[in-house]
Formats: sequence, C-alpha cells, structure tokens
Amino acid sequence: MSEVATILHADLDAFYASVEQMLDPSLRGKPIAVGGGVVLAASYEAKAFGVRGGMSGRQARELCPHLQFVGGHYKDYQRLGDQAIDVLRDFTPLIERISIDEAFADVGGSVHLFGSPEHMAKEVRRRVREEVGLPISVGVARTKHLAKIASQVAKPDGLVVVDPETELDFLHDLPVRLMWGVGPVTQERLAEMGVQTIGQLAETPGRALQRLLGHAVGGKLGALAWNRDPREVETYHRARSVSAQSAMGRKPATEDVIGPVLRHLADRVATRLRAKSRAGRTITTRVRFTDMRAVTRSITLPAAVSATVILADIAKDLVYAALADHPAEEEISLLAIGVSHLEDDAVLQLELPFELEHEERRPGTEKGAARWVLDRSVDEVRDKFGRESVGYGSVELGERRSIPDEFRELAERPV
DNA sequence: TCTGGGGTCCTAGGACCC
DNA sequence: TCTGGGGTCCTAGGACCC
Repeated sequence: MSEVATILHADLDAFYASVEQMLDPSLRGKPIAVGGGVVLAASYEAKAFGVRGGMSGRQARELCPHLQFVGGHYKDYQRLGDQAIDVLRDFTPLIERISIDEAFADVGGSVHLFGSPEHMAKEVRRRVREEVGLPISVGVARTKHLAKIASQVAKPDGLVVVDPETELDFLHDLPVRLMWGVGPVTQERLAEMGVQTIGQLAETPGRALQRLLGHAVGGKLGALAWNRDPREVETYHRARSVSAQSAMGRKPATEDVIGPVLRHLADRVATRLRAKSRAGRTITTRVRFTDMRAVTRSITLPAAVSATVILADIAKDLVYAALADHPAEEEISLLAIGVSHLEDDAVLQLELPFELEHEERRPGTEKGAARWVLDRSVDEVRDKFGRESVGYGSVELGERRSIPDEFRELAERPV
C-alpha cells in the first residue's frame, strides 16, 4: 500500500453562486441563489440561513427573506469550470473529472517536478483564485475516499491534508453522512442502529451492515469505514446511458400534452446519441404523478436505435402502457426518456456506403435507414445554424421551460 | 407559481435455458 | 410426476451522486 498522500480532490465552492458573485461585484457578500422554482446553488451567505441546493424556491425564501435569485450565466459556468480543472491539469494528466466543478488528481508522478502534494494543492488554490477568480477547496490524502472527505471538511475555501499516519483519527469522529454512498435513507437506517460516526460504523459487524443495507452497500461501507478504498483515479469514462426529462408542474395526461413533450425529449436524447455515434437497445420512460410518485416502463429491443422518430414512437407506447396501469391518475408532473445498453453505432461510423449491410440490425429496416438519413441532415443544419434552427417538438411546446437547454447540457459527461 | 436535470449502481422477482 | 440448481437476461423500483 502506498504510504504517501498523492490524491487531490478539488471542489469549487458553491460553484454557480460564486460565479455570479464574481461576474457581478454587487452580489458579493449577499445571500443569493441560482435557479428559480428550485435552488440550483446557494452562496455561503444564503447557506447561513439554511438555504440548500435542491430546495424549492419558496422554501428558500421563507428561510431567507432577502434571498436574491439571479439568472444563470450558463456558458460562463462551463467555461470557468473547465478553466479551473485545467489548472489541475498543469500538475498531472491523471485527472478524473466528476462533474463541472469537481475532479480528482493523482500527483504521485509529479512530485519531482513540482514539490510535495501539499505544495501543489496550495498552488492549485492560489492559481484558481488568481486566474479564474473563484474559491476552490482541496483535500489531499492517500485514497480517493479520504481526499473527497478532506475537501468537504476543508470547505469553504480551505485545504486539508490527511497524514497517512493519522488517517483513522481523522476518519472515525466524522459523521457517516460524509461518506460516499451514504444519503438520507442510509443515514437514517444507521442511526436506528445507533451508528452516527464512521468510527461506530467500523465497529459494526459486517454481517449486520449487509443485513441492514444489502450486500453491495453494506460491504462497500464496511470497507470504507475500515479505510480500505482500492479505487484509482480513472481518466477515461464512457456513458452507459443517455436521458432527458421535463418537469411540467401539473398537466393533464392527454395526447396534446404528452405527444409534444415526448417528441422534444426523444429529439434531445437521440441527437446526443448520434453526436456520440452511439445507439441503445433499452428504452426507458418515466411518468411522475402530481403526488411525486413515479413509475417507469422499459423495453429491450433486439437492435440498438438512435433515430428520433423511432425513439419517440416507442417512448409513447411505454408511457401509455404506464398510464393504462394507473387509470385513476389524470394529471402528471414529469415525463422522461432514457436509453441504455449503449453500443457503438456501426452504421454511423461507417457512413452511407455500408449502411445497407447493417440495415437489418435496425427495427423498421428501410424506414429506419431513411429516418437516420433525415436525422443526420437535421443534425448538420443545427451544427451550422444552431439548435433552434430546426424545431422538433420544442416548437410545439410553445412555452418557456424553467431550465434552459444550455444548462441541461452542463450535466453531460465526456464521451 | 411548482419539487431540476443527468447520471450510476443495486436488488428482487420472473422467464428461460441447460 | 415431482423435484434441483445455476446462469443469464429482462423489468421495475430505489438510493445516491453532482
């Protein structure tokens, strides 16, 4: 086992809110939130009032009457997030980006160039502050799990280095909620057993944990509590599914609502699949009712699909199947489409001359091919003239969506 | 004036095959 | 006729992450 702490976890603080405060100095020092109906990010001044991400706008305003909601500069989020991670890249190519504002780095091979990991962490923080203008917290430790916890402990705008000699002292007094994989439900289940800290978790017999939390979760948490984390920094990652969803507040479950929304979602998902030269065999839809209960329906096809119209047609069948099983529900609050079981799309990669050979793989045969050709030309026009130049579903929607499409793209991971 | 959006992984039961 | 076990795939639902 490596005895040196070489893993960095860097995490921009209150990211969207910090960007807004950087761009508009009049917002600095004030409680602000990015979002509207729901809080996407809150500044530390707002967090002091108990405002948290994911909270409804109304609830946030009750907690913090002077809370100021600011519009999202979505393009800037992407640009500045990239810029901050690029600072990390100056120290090592071994970067695992987890999201727009967060990444692991293994600097073990860079010590002879740049000095100790702690020194590099300080440099990263200094440069991100000076060159990007944003606060970033960094944890340094021997494992990813410890580094991630360390950066959380370091927030806001701090640095925590976990000495390999004192790892268990660091870990065992912390609440279990800080562990990767412990959410509200698991925290509550553990609390019922009297387990509040990671140290108490480590003292709990593995069998009891697995009985309470299931084989996988119980085993994983037990290992982490005993400070065994075998994970390495992974620089390459491929998506296993692609999905899109649309919350609708409260709408009647009728064709004039469902049709346009599903076509729009299918368009988003299928366009992204084709851009990655991928297609998927399993189509999943989700319908959420007004009381927040949700049902899913899925089907696995013999061949992978990426054509917009085919996806929309299948999704529609699945949604109506779900609704047929819940005849009492007259209103819905969300629709979603997902595609998984992804494959590289040979047709797309080889282009037209080889298309006929592969046609039989696609449901609908020659119709499928014709749709694919149409979809590709739409993709090309949009590449040249912008997404809105060709409408599909979105035009019919004819209303402003609460979350702009640019923001949705931010959640995308590299292919 | 309402609870966003995009992902990963796990579990459990059933179908089907050997 | 009843009885067994193992493996794989599919479907529905959940917990969790950012």
